[in-house]
Amino acid sequence: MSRWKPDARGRLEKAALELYNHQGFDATTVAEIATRAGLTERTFYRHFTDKREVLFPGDSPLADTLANATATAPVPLPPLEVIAHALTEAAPVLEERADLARQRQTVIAANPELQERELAKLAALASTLARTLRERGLETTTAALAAEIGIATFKVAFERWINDPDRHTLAQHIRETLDTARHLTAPAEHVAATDDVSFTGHEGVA
Amino acid sequence: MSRWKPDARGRLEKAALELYNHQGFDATTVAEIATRAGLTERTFYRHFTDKREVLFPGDSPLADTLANATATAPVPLPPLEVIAHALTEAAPVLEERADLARQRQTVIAANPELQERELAKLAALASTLARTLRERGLETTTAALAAEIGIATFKVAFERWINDPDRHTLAQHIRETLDTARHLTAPAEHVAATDDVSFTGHEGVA
DNA sequence: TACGGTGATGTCATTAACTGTCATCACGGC
DNA sequence: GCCGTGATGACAGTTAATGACATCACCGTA
Repeated sequence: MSRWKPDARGRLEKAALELYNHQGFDATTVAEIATRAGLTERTFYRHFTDKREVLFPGDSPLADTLANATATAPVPLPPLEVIAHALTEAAPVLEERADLARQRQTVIAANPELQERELAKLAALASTLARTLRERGLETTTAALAAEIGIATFKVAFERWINDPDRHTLAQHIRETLDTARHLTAPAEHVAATDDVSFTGHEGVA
Repeated sequence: MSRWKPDARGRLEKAALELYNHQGFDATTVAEIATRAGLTERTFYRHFTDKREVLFPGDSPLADTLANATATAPVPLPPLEVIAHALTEAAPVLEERADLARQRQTVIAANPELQERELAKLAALASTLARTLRERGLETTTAALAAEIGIATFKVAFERWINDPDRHTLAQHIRETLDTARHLTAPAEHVAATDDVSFTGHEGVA
């Protein structure tokens, strides 16, 4: 038999998620996680730089899919539509692991430190997206802005999805949020006509 | 004479910024900061929850200005224009403290933990903005997205400003970045004509 | 078959970020 | 002149994070 039980990293991730869920992030100790995974605290730190990092898979299929879809979108497409394409392709990746996603999100929502880390991850994603857009020929500022708006759209859509009592698809929420984004950034001429009607945006899950 | 030297908090902020600048964030100890400010480590933690928080003033004139300007913008205005109005009003607040801002940004740029905290602060700002927009009558998703887009615009404009060798105004960069945002959805026609030319967005400091 | 290198893990020690608790003592009101 | 209050100091304790060294199954190779 082999010297060590396999998939130490996976065991640590599992143990951490469970403990964070049961006792909260603050109340659980790295040593605890390690012990539950049959390992040592020191070994935990060989797999994750952080007590937080254990919730954020280094191998992120979401990031890969997004980057790929962005790179391969048809070229003569306005930036926001490239983003739309990428987000739409990426949605199923999360749908597959819906309950894991919800569980993670519950833990994260309960702790500011974890929220910070999540924001950092999303920012890194935006950064990657921006680079890809530049490689597609977009000017720096345009690329950065489009990427940020893409991530913003994702954030909003994701949150709607997680809290949606009707359990609509993430893809569905992304479509709708993108639509809102399209109208927000649309040239102002459209609105000049509406004088007494305040702008209320676009509503509802179709 | 009074028992304690005045403005303990201010002294701590100053000492911290100096030390973070000279030796880096990681290499400076809270005890060091406190000593340089003529205080105790324990007292540092009575003024700031964190070693990082000392760089992020609780009393943020930027946040106040943004929220105010958002609340008081003329009502029949499309969301993005409300944001434009708010950002434009807020710009001078930072211009006044340009070198402090640059100094802070240098420190933050050198440390991931500080970048995380900054993202958290911006996210909080977005959250406030969104609430204000909702109070103006915007639907939840529209408000959230508009707020995120506003903050994204600010981030991009701010970064351009900090790194601008020509030292143009922050307000100027905000105007241009907003313009880029307005054109992100550029209808396909714009691009359809250009067949071999990739979409390059909008350029340059006018 | 023996042997040496490798990689994942364990053990131990250390630093410093944070927190709880109690003591101090000028200041201001009464 | 006494008393509560608030900002600070003193001290002890927890634990996150890191560096240094030891262990030892496994694997290729002579």
